[in-house]
Amino acid sequence: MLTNRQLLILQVTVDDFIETAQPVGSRQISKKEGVTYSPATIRNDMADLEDMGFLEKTHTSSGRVPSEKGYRYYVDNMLTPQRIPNVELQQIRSVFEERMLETEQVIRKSAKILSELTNYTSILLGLDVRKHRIKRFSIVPLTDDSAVAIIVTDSGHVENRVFSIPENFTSSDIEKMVNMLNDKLVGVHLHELSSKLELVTKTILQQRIGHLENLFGSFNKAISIEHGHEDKVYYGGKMHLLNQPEFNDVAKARSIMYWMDHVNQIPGIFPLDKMGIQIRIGSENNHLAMENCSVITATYSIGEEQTGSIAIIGPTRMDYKRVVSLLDIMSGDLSKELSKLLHGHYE
Amino acid sequence: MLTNRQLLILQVTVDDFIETAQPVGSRQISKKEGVTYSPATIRNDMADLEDMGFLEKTHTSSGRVPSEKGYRYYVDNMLTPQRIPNVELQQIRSVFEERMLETEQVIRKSAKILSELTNYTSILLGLDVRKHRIKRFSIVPLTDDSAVAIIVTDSGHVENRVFSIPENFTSSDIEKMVNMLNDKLVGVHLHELSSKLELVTKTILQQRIGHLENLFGSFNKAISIEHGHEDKVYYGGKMHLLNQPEFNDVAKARSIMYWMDHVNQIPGIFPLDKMGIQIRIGSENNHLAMENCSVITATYSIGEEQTGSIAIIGPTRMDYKRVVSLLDIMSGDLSKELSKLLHGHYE
DNA sequence: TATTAGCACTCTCTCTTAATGAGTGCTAAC
DNA sequence: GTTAGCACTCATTAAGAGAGAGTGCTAATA
Repeated sequence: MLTNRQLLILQVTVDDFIETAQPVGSRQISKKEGVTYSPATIRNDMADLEDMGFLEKTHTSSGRVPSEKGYRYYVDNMLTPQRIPNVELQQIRSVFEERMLETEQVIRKSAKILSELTNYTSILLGLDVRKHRIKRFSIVPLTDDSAVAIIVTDSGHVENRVFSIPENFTSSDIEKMVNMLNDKLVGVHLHELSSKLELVTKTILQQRIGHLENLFGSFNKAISIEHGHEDKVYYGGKMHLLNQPEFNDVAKARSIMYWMDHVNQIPGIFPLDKMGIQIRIGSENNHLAMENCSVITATYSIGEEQTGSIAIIGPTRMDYKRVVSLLDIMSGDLSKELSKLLHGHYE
Repeated sequence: MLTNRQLLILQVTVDDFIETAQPVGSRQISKKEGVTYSPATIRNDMADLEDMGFLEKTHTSSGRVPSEKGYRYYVDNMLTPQRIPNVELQQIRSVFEERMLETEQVIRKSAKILSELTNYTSILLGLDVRKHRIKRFSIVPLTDDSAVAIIVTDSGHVENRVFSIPENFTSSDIEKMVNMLNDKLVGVHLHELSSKLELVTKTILQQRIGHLENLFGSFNKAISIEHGHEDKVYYGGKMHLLNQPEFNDVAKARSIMYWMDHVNQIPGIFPLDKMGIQIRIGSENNHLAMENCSVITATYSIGEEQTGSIAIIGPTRMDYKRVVSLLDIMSGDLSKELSKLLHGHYE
């Protein structure tokens, strides 16, 4: 168990290191406001904190630096939410002020402002399109043997794919198909589309219109290709990370950039199932490149099904207080605004 | 005028520096295959080449490094096209082998393979959507006061925008509008859409259906927003540049990354008007961040109007021979493949 | 008993110095 | 015209010295 003084010293050490990026010495702490102990006393406590694994030394006679365990303790127990100045609240609200009509725009702009306010890198995961419901099908022929299929969802999102038309199909066949699609499949989730489509195809076989089978097959092939289906990822301030002193090494910078570019392919980065704010410190990210990084994620949601995710990536030495507060505000606002956008009212 | 020996020495110097990234000394050159002169002789010629501005020294007693003028001369006069090994040709061709139906896919994959083959960064500028012709309009209502407008072009590209529906318009009004749009505006170029639309709106006023004016206005506002209209840019191997020894400095790396992210907003980077291969060396790029970079661009085209652009960004010390050959092959193949895709046949 | 002052010790950082070696420029010989 | 020889320059590396920041331990103090 930590004494009060040890708690104070741990907190001051972490705060100071977050601010200066330099190892913190006992003398430096003793001069802080609110600290009344002499350097020697502080040294004793710091040695204890080191024994307990909360602090580390970079070398024998250096000041202390928080360990991962130290950050973890700090984050779990000492994170008093920070008041965000009005000017900045204003900035966030301004994202939603001008009336934008498309979710993509809103998300993109949110990513930008978040990275600007934090000076770290922001990653926003768009709403999972697969959970949107189909509103309308439409097919536009392009050449003799190809056409573009268009699927509009209830969120206003538009998916489109070119597919090839087998020989001997006329435009009236295609019209028939579109009608059937709109008849049978409006309202289903995008991710169910492929399986439901097969059901429909089976029904076709049982009816007179069995010759449409090929057409449906080609269509199904086109929409099953995953290429556009993966979740959309929006970045803000990718370069901000390079400003941090811990990434002055090009090799490190490169591996982090690489990690970021593939973040949506790594499972478990965005915990969409857990609501609220999650903090992952250093090695908790389970990736070598992220050793010196922390990731803070928050979720936003519309209704009960649709959830998206916001993340901020910074050095482990990042300003947790501030980032958590900002993410909290942002995710709330985003939920509200998108609900309004998609359902025409606040939920 | 340069003597033959000077030409030889310049060429060997540039080639060697491209390969090793180290200043080239006279002794090193004398040991090269095809060089029969002693280091002293070579030193004399190198001094002359330096006087003429083709070579530079990094310090008094260092070997020589090509100057921008040296690279320029090399590129203009000594660039014998390199034979690309069959294995690599095969790799390029493989992009087009599996039958892909969408231009975006083809371009994306081309960018990837190009960066892999060169180990530099590739940038592909997609076809200018604004030159595509409109094939079909369609409007899908979302909520009471919003709808998504969809425009399909002859290339299979789909543009979509959400727009708000003023009060008191019924779905039959919208149907009327769609019919009129399809009636009057199919076949026009996307970039003419806005101006032609105004003409149509004027005609409306002169007819009974004047009450549709507001609806057209709202629609026009939505499609005039430029946000999706800017040319699409596809990157390949963004991180490759960081592997080059000249960018070991994080500050340099950052400014180049920044430049790349904004490259489509800088006019004149992609000379779409000039066909063929263009090489811009160092300061010829007119940007401080690109001092140490060269950009090689090639154009590809479909028919006579539609042109896109391919670029490779590398250090000034890049392997010009190889890159030029690769770009030449790639741009040709891309033109062929996309023509087939969009017009159903080779041009 | 908890806190603090004092002091020796450790380790990094920076600056200096010296040695090494790659490469040049010049001059004289071939 | 070409080359060998040699003095000279400058980057790079290693080693050493001094300064400074910070620690750990012990003994004194409240």
